[in-house]
Amino acid sequence: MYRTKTCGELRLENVNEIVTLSAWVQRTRKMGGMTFVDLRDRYGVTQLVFNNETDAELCERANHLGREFVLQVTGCVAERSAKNANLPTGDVEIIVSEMNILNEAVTPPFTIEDETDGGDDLRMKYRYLDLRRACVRKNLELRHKMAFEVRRYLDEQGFLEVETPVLVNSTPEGARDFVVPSRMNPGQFYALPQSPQTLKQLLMVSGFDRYFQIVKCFRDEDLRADRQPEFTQIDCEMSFVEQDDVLNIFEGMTKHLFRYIKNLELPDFPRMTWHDAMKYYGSDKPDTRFDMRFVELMDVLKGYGFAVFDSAAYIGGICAKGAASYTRKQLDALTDFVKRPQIGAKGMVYARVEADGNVKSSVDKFYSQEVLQQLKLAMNAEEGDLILILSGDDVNKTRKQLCELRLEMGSQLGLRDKNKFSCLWIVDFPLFEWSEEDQRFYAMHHPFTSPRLEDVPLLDSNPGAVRANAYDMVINGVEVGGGSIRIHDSRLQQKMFECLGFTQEEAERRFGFLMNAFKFGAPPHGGLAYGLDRFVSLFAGLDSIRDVIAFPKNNSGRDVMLDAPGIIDQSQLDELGLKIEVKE
RNA sequence: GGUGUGGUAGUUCAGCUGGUUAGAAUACAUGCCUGUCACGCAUGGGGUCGCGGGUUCGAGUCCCGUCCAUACCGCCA
Repeated sequence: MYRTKTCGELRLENVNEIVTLSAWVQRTRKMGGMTFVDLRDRYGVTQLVFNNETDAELCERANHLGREFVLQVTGCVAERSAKNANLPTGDVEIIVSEMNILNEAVTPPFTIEDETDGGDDLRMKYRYLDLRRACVRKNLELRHKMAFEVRRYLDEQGFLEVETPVLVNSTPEGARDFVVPSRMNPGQFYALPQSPQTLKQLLMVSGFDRYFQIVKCFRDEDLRADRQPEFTQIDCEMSFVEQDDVLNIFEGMTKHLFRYIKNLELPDFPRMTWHDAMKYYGSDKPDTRFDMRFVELMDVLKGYGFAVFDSAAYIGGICAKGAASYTRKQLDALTDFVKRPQIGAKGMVYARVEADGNVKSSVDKFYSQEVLQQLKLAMNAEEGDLILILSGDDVNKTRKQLCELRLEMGSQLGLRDKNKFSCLWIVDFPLFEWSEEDQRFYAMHHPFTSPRLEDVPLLDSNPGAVRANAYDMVINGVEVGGGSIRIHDSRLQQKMFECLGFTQEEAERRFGFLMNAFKFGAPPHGGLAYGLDRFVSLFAGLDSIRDVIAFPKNNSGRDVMLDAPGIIDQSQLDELGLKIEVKE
């Protein structure tokens, strides 16, 4: 038997037991006649002791153990004379009587410690070593627990987990597909699913009623810290439901996770319309851990001769509580922040509310104290507050810039505590989004999203104003999930495709299978999908989803450990009937 | 596709306005040390300064190109 105990479980009550452990050498400490070895597995660390006086030969062997050697040791559990309160097993140690080196190890390229000396690149190349570190392992343990609780909750609610295929068809619109050539059908390609969207809708037609799946999805787009080419969704669909039914079930699931994983009882989630989210936060995923809502200032500040504001299509401000003490240097830095090309504001106007109630602004020469007092009133600002104002000729753009500024101020003022959670639903998304580039409408969510019934007449007259039965769950400014009530009527679906500029033939070719299925008695249905990776990283308090994925890809979509993607043999290409032509 | 930041010892980094033999910490090896747990002390090995070109008497340092990494913008229904 390789082991009778793990490295995390021995305590004072085990003293005098003879145990066998098998695990890795974390570190050795030679004290001359005595040697200590920290033995590590995924359960913890246990100290081994070797004494030169008791067994000189064994102690000598222990002196030559390297980091990450795999050992099997047998010995007696003893109470330590010098205990270590930082370790759960710190009261005991093992006086080793037998040691078997199961495997030697070369020195790892970085130290296997929570505070490792390795950079990200190196850690990813040797991810299997990185995963030995407790702080990384913890993230995967959390992920397991969350996925487990999701399954438990959904099972309790009568959901059935059904697997859908990974080799499917390419879909127009949406993200780029990853494609897979078919050997048996030369010249043809499968695509990996961006989501099992249409398949889960077909399961509703089949009468499965409540479906879920924890499933890999694939999108061939450029990556970010919170975006991987393959990622995991908690994908759900329900029949005979209205929007409120879906929101209630999944608000319940989120509360369940917070209750059983974080031991937190959450209040009911507020619901905010997309329109309000854009108006007050400049984002469809507002971070509501702090307020600092936008206040529109067109009426207050326009028409006093300050050309920038007088010509603006939008003037908006935020009020940073207690930040009037910001120095000129800090304000200049903020101005530089919003002027960075990624944000692209032309400048920033600020106003401090001083201790005597007077307002001192960077544009005092244009505005009387009387007007500035109106500004203070409009912003609901008090003594000691700082008002920051942006303007521009494009309402949406300026709001987006103000959103970045708001988040930055939230961070600077310590209002974005990772241990605090603020959840809400964003509802009433627009059905369509206009693309200037292509001069056409695109589905904001996806083409199967149902318009709100009262807005259906607008489909012809004013598509941009049609609201969708679509919703997102947002936590701390992260979109963790989203979904919609779907169209279940093949004629309405046909209409939708028309609005999106599909010809009848195109719609038939791409989605004929779905519209055909709808003719056979499709139930009203809807659902949503969560991004599991984002959800876990949110719970772990991490900004990057890479840390909660066992083997993630890097910024350019490479797996640096496997060195994938790679080239394939000519024989494989021949079999597939493919010829590679490298573009200049 | 674009912008910013970075690339120097196994690793993390310092290296100023260009100037002798490129440093520190850590890791590694050896020795000393009987209660350490980030042990301590001593000694030692370890470098094509990402790559290519240019400026210069002289380049880790300046310029151009390129590759890689990373954050963001575009993109991601």
